[in-house]
Parts: sequence; structure tokens; C-alpha cells
Amino acid sequence: METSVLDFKDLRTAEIEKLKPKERILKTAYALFNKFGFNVIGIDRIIAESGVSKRSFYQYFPSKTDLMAACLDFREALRFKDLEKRVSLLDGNPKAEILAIFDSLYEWFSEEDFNGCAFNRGMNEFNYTDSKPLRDKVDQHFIQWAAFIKSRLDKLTTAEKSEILVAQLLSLITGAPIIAMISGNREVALFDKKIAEDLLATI
Amino acid sequence: METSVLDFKDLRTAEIEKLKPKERILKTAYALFNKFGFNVIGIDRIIAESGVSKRSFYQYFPSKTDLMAACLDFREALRFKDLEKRVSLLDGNPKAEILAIFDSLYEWFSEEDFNGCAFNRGMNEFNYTDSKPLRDKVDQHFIQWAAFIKSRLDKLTTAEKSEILVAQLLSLITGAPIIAMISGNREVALFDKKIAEDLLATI
DNA sequence: TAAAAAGTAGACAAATCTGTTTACTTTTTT
DNA sequence: AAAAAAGTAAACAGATTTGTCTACTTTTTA
Repeated sequence: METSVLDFKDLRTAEIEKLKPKERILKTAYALFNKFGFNVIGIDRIIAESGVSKRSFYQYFPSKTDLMAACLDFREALRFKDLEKRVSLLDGNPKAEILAIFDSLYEWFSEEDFNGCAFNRGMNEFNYTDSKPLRDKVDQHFIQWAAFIKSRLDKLTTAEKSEILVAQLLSLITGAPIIAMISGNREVALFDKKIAEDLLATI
Repeated sequence: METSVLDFKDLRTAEIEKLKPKERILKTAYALFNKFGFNVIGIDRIIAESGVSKRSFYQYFPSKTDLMAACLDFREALRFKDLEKRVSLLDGNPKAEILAIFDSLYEWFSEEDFNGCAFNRGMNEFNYTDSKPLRDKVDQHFIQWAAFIKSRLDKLTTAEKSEILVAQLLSLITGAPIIAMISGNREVALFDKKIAEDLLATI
């Protein structure tokens, strides 16, 4: 445990330390949740690593749940901002816009602190009985993904075919991070992009 | 929380109640971990639901970690037993044996208590610093999957092509349970089987 | 410069979690 | 039938967790 704490501290020092308290807490918490999990990381650890007092922490985030929700929002915004940036560089071709997802995944898998998807993590750590609001947020993320893809497919094919393609593409998109993490091979994103190309070539 | 506890109790009464203590603990724990998560379910809950005393519990499982490991072993054995049964009904065709995976998934998604993959859950709940033995077991499960597929592909194509296909098929196999759970549509297994058929048709 | 806001440090309460132990009862085996 | 094994019930220790609160210090603002 010692070495990884130090690893993490190095990471933190580099860019997080100079931020304002609220953002410093958020990014420290995000990094810790990402590396160790939402449930096993306690408030005290986040406070210690982000270098704020407990009182300040609770002033910015009234509960741990609020903080976890903020981390999910932070992650979702990053993902879709990156995606929209890529889309804006294209010429409005729906197929290319869908394929851009896999380029975004490839870049994500290449990040040094890549450790799987926060929403997949949340799907497993939050349940509908103990943590309904967080779980709803997780579901909403997948609905966002489906909507991004479906809005493009609807320009190209029927609703029936579109529904199947959405499920197939989402399987690839959610499976890829897991296999990238287990295998340590970020190329998985490109292998799966090839499948997506073939799928889209049929319509 | 009340209603789902009752849901679960109904499930337990049906088949678990008449088992011997050790198996009753194991299956009760498996069901609870599956529904709510490994970390949020405490020993006391498992003891209460399985109807044994704390002393008996610790006689059979010296620690919660031992119990979680036993649950993972239990799950892995079920999965690969089902797979081997399907393989034994085929004529030794490697492609058909790989495709049988998706039929196994389809049946799994159809189970009433289906709630995602225990190993995907474990990948997110266990980390290498706090829970190394459990995390290793999770990794081993994916290695098993890869070995099952690779041993079949090696009869059909080169090592290079095989490596890519393994990653692609594993993406589908790990992504499918997540999308099946989120969408509530077990057909995802069959949609992804179609992709696998197309992939295998190219070699 | 003086008041207000925001911060630190850390004790503390209350709940919860894993695991141990004691005292007693039931079941199984010989 | 008696001894041994296995079980129940529940108190308890010790650690940990979230969140509150007090006393004091620094920073910002008017």
C-alpha cells in the first residue's frame, strides 16, 4: 500500500496541488476512486491526500455521496467533451462520428492512470437499494452513449436495425476498456473499431 | 431496501434452505454479493440470511476473504462446466465451440437473478493493494477465457491474427453482460454472436 | 485597518464491520 | 447410552467510517 500511495502523491503534486480547494478535492477523490474504488476509499484518505481540513471538505461536499456524484459528472463531461471535439472536426458523416468513439477510447486507454471505466465501476459498486441516486447516474451515462449512437444511426437505417446496432456497438464500447485493462493492450480500441467499421459498412 | 430483502428471502427459501451449512452459506453469500456487491454486504447480513450462527460461519470460512474467494471459484466452475457441456455436444468444430460461448451467455442473461458478471464486479471492487489475492483470482478468470478461445483459434489461423481475434471476442463477451443488464435485453448475446460469426468467417 | 469569510487541526459521537470468545444445546457417532 | 462433534445465541474487542463541532489562524474584502 505504501508505494502506491507515493505513486499517487507524485501524480497529485504535479498538477493538482495548485488548484483551489474544491477542485483539488474533486480531482484527488477522482484519482483515488479511479485507482482503488469508490467504497474502499474513505473521506479521511481523500482529506489527507488533498491537503484540506475536514471542515473545508464538508463545506464543499456535504456528504461522500455528493462527492461521488460530482466525480461521475466530472468524468462524463470529460468523455463527451472529447467526443464532441472529435465530431466537430468531421464533416457531419454519421458513420465517421460513430467511429470517432473508438479513437477517443484509444486515447483514453493510453493515459498513464487509465484504470477502467468509472461508470462500469459504479455499476458494480452502487446498487439500487443502498445508492439509488448514484446508480441512476450510472444508468444515465449509458443512456447518453446509446443516444449519441442512435441519433447517428437513425439517419442511415430503420429503427429495428438501429436498435440491434446500438446494442452491438455498446457491447464493444463497454467491453473494450475491460479487455484493455486486463490485457494491458490499448490496441483493443482499434481492433474493435475495425469491427464497428464492418458493422457500419452493411448499412 | 425492505422489498428486495424479501425478494431475496423468497429465493433463498426455495432451494437454499435445505442445504448443509457450508453450502447454504456459500450460496446465500453468492446471491447477496451478486445482488448488492462484495464490499457493501457484511458478514452479519450473510449470517442472518443463511440462518447459521457466527461461530459456525467462521468454522467454515475463516475470513470474509475466504468466502469471497469461494464464491468466485463457485461461479467460475459453473460457467466453464456449462461451456464444456455445450462443447461436448458438438463435433469438435473450433468455430462452433467458440460460438457456443454466446449461447451460454444468452442462457445466463435469461436467469431471473442475473445481475452482471461477478468477475467484472470483482475487477472493480478489489484492487491490487488491499485485495491482491482476490484480484489475482479475477485476472485468472479472464486468462481462462482467453485460453479457451485461443486454443480453438490456434487450429485455424496464425498467432498474430489469433491474438487480435481473442481481444475482439473478449470485448464482446465482457461487454455483453453489461449491456444486457443496462438495457434489460438478453438478445444482446445473440446480436454479438452474429458479430462473432462474421469474425470467424474471415479465417 | 477592521470585520467577515474561509481555512486548519483535531477531538468526538454514533454507527458499522470483522473476528473472538463464552456458555449452552443439539446432533451424530461409537 | 455416553462421548464427541457440531451447532446456537450473543456479548465483546478493536478497528474503521461518516459526519459534527470546538477552538484557533489566515486570508479576503469593504
